[in-house]
Amino acid sequence: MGLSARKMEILRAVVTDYVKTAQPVGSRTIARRYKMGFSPATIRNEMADLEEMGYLLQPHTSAGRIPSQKGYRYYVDELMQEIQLDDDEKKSIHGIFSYEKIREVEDIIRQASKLVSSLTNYTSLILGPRLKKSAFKQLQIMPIDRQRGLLVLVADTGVIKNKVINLPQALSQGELDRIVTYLNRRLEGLTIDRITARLIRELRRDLYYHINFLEATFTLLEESLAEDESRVFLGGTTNIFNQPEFGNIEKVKSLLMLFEQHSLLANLLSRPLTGVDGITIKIGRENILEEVQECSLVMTTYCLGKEVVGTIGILGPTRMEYSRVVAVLQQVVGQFERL
Amino acid sequence: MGLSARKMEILRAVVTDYVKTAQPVGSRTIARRYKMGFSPATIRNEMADLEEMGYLLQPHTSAGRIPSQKGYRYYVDELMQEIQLDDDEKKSIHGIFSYEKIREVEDIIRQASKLVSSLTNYTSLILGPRLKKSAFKQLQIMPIDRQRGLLVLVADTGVIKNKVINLPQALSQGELDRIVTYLNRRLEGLTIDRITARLIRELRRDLYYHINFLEATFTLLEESLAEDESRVFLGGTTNIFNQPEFGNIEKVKSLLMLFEQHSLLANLLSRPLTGVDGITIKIGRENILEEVQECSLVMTTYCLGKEVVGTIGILGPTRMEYSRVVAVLQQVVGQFERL
DNA sequence: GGTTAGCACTCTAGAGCTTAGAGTGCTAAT
DNA sequence: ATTAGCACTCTAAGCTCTAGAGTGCTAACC
Repeated sequence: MGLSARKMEILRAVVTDYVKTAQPVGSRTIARRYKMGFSPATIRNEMADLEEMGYLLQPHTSAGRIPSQKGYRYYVDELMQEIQLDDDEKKSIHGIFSYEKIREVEDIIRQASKLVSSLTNYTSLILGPRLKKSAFKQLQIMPIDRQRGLLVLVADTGVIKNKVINLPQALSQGELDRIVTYLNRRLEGLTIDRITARLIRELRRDLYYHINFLEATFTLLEESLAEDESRVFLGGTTNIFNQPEFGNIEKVKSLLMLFEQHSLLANLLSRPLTGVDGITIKIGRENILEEVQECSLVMTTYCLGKEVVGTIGILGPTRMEYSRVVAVLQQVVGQFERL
Repeated sequence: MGLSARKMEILRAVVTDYVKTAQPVGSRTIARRYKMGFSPATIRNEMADLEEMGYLLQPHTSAGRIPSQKGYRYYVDELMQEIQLDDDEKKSIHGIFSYEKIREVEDIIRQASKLVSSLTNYTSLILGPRLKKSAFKQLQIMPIDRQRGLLVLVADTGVIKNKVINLPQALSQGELDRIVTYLNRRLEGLTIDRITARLIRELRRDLYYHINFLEATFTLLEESLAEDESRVFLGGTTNIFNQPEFGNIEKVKSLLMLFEQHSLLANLLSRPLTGVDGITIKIGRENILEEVQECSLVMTTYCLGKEVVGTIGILGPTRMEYSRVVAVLQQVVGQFERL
């Protein structure tokens, strides 16, 4: 779309100013504040053109302009300038990945979601880390008391998952050990999402004596994997309150209620991702969920080892500081890769 | 406080009606809706008395009356009638305690918090289950890989807590086993909050060779116990949106932000409890936290085994269905006791 | 003496009106 | 092509007005 250089500059100015002030931007403001060497009248003409082309909107006749969804899209694709985070911000991100503190991947993610939301003032959504995508490393069952054991699953990505399961009364420690050894041998190196079908088949053949116990265990494992799929970490859910466009209580309500439906959020985040630098930006109605059609979602995948195990996203109003959000995401994802 | 029977009836009617409608109640409404055999004029006189005595308030001259904090207090202490939950509701509560589903206490609590909030339409806050109050049963360390192990702590109340810890490279499996065995022997039967000081002393003496590793482990344990203290499960946090008194976005905001500060909530719930049937009701400004001074908190402790391990509370507007909330709480706590 | 009908009075919520101010689009001059 | 000037438009905010709900008081009633 061949926008003239001047139109591009004006569009950029409108977006920049509107993002900052949340007020419709008038020709006067642009002329004064962005010193582009033209009179307001000239800018008015250009803005009228931009409106006709669909990049700008006028809330009402005598108001200034605001970017349309198409306008934001153009801005994000063509006009946005890369920005650098300042050193403190970078440091705070690096801090949560520092070696001494690392125990569990989940802890990092929990912290990352907090940090990202506080750095951006939007809401962070992190999906994963998903076991399914990683390879099986080992499985252990630790007896807790007569009826229960703790099933621990370790993936090669370092993700650890554990769950209490019921053990059959009759099972001796020796038998348990044999089963565990057997399972470990059989499952080694498989990606977790392959295990389901395969395990059951093999179990039937080789371990039919303990089959009830194992199937129960397995059902549990499946459940816990399914849960795993929609595991979403949220940060800064109350940040929307700071956005003037969410002064309306109904809007806030619908968003906050959405935040409780993790399966919907997981779905939102698990859409296939394609985009420059691996970053996907969904603006307004580009999102399918009605609740976020006045929002934008900036997201990207993150890796543990070489495997993509999840998505990290930032949700804010369409009037969002896209460049800053992108910078934060890149910084965080970069750190994940270094793990 | 000698309120005449008639005044009591009228006060009860005002509370009942106001709880239902959220509108100030007029003399006319009471006469008509609660058929008490007096004319509005009589009721007006009584209401004027009740206002003077501090049980009722008038938002403005030509409005009806609403209960004052003192009015609610009197209602709760003297006028409230016990109600029965219907069978479906009882069943749904019993359901989450049914034997087959039980794996971990935490799961039950998570479910309970959801259920309680959906049954009452208020927000549920559950503190615990706290390890500290229960006795140590066993401890195990399961190696995960060369550097890490999973520390599992089991309490006699059935609460299980686990955490990934770093293991020193030099530690052999045999040594680890010996240490674990030793620890188990020494700690058996102690309540968990006694372990801290004692363990360190004894370790110093007997295990000085591995002391670094153990102290690290122990620090971790302490951290995780501290965390444990302010472990709060929330349910139905968006239910406030349904309350007309929270139409104001600022109020909603401050409450929701409070909900993110678990240590404050823990503090709110861990106040000493005394009250009829073990149920404590804090009305409006009886709560210390400013954010909940337009709210009431109904709470009670729950037990696992014989030990009190936590608190379960329901937070709603002062204009709350107290009798229903009390009934739900009693039902839930009763089930905990049966565990 | 307690109860009640009647009535003047009070107060709020909401509707309708008015106006200042911001910003536009058009025209004509540069 | 750009710009100054100006009439025009529209909103947000303040204002007034009014209907309606509910009161408190007085005087009559049982």
